Amino acid sequence: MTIISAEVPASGRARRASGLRSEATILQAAERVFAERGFKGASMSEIAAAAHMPKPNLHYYFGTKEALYRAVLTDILETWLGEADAFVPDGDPAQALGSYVRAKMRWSRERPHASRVFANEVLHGALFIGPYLSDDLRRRVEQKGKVIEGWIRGGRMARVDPRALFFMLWAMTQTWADFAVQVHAVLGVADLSEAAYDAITEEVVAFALRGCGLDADGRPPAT
Amino acid sequence: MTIISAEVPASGRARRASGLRSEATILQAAERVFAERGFKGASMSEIAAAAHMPKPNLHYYFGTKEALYRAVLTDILETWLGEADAFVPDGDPAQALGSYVRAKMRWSRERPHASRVFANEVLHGALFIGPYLSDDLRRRVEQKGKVIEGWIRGGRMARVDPRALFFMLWAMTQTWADFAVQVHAVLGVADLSEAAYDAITEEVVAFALRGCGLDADGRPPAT
DNA sequence: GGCGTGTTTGACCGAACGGTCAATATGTTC
DNA sequence: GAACATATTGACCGTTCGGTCAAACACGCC
Repeated sequence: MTIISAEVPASGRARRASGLRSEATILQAAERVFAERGFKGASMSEIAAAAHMPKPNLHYYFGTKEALYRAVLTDILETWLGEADAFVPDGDPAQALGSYVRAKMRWSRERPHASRVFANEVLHGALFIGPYLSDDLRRRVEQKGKVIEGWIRGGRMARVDPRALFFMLWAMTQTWADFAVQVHAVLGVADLSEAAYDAITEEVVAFALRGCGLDADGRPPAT
Repeated sequence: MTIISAEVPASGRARRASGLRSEATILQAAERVFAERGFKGASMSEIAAAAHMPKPNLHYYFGTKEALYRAVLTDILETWLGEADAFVPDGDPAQALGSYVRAKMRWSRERPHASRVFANEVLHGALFIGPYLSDDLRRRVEQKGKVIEGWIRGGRMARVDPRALFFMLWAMTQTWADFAVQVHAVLGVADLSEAAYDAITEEVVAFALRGCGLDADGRPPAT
């Protein structure tokens, strides 16, 4: 994650416990507000209010609004990659793809704000994380894509373009966080219970596995 | 679409040709700028510049920024619904789902700005189109969902929750417009050629059909 | 060719926002 | 407990932005 430069203030400073706590509080509040309003739509005052502290504190810890936004993005990308590594090449395809999809679904459930900030950033041109996308993420996709191509050559799953597959999996899993409002509106509910979300997760897993030409039990395709 | 109230100026006015032209130009420019910057991020000055006219013109035709935004959304929703009706219940499931997915993919290709404005709106809480989502869209999904349930009961496709299916199909098709920057970055290209996009379209169609337990030729599932 | 309505334009206003500063409070270290 | 660095705060500043206004322009009809 070295691509995203911006970091917390001077690293060599003797931080105090309250300072670290304040910083974490600000980051959390900022993630929520950026998710709800977008970068431009979010105001430093609103973030400050959400963090229960006066505005200059934010500038004290992060300097500028842009730096704060970068810090939020860095934080998000780190966990995003963590989940991304749920994709383990050993075992059969159904196993690997299934747990990958489940990990992504869990991430959408547990960090919906993070997902929305990320979506908003990409939607508006990825001005800040562009380099990361075309370097780090690209390498990872290429790498995992090779594994999938191996499975396809071995007749262990249907012929699917690996890159296209990843885009579809990301879309199918992140939509539950990013477009939650639409989901709730169409389903006519105010929120999704844990049980309902788990059921949806299994729907997505089953759909994705079938899409790859695999049953839930991981039987290879007829083709 | 009566839910979205805002409309062009006084209806009873004797419009002139140049006026209608200006209005259309503004709408088009606004769609692009709103897509790139979001609602808050877009400034009336930038839209005016994009439309090659001074700022007061926008207020003359649409009153406020919010009204202009509503007009853009209304325009988008109309075409979105048009494509949505590509889902025809006659014929076999593979035929219906296939052309639905193709229509959605075509929409993402031809009106990427519209897709992004829509995505941004939902992402940030659907403050303007919320009522539309829970009324009009909800009814449509329920309706088409019944058709799908019929197919499932008839053993003509795999058991998939119809609502979940629609969310996944929307996600899988709109991601190519909304996250185009990510797609380009990961693929390492500046743009997708028509041919490349057509190939992706077929990947998505095949994946979706298999996900529903259908081959490309529409053979019903073994289950 | 003049008159009225639709249209275009530059100059201007108040509010909101990002950011700064100087002053104060709080810990930590010796 | 004195001295110093960290942390917190209220008041303030310049800029940007949405919106307005009054004046000018252009088209169509008699």
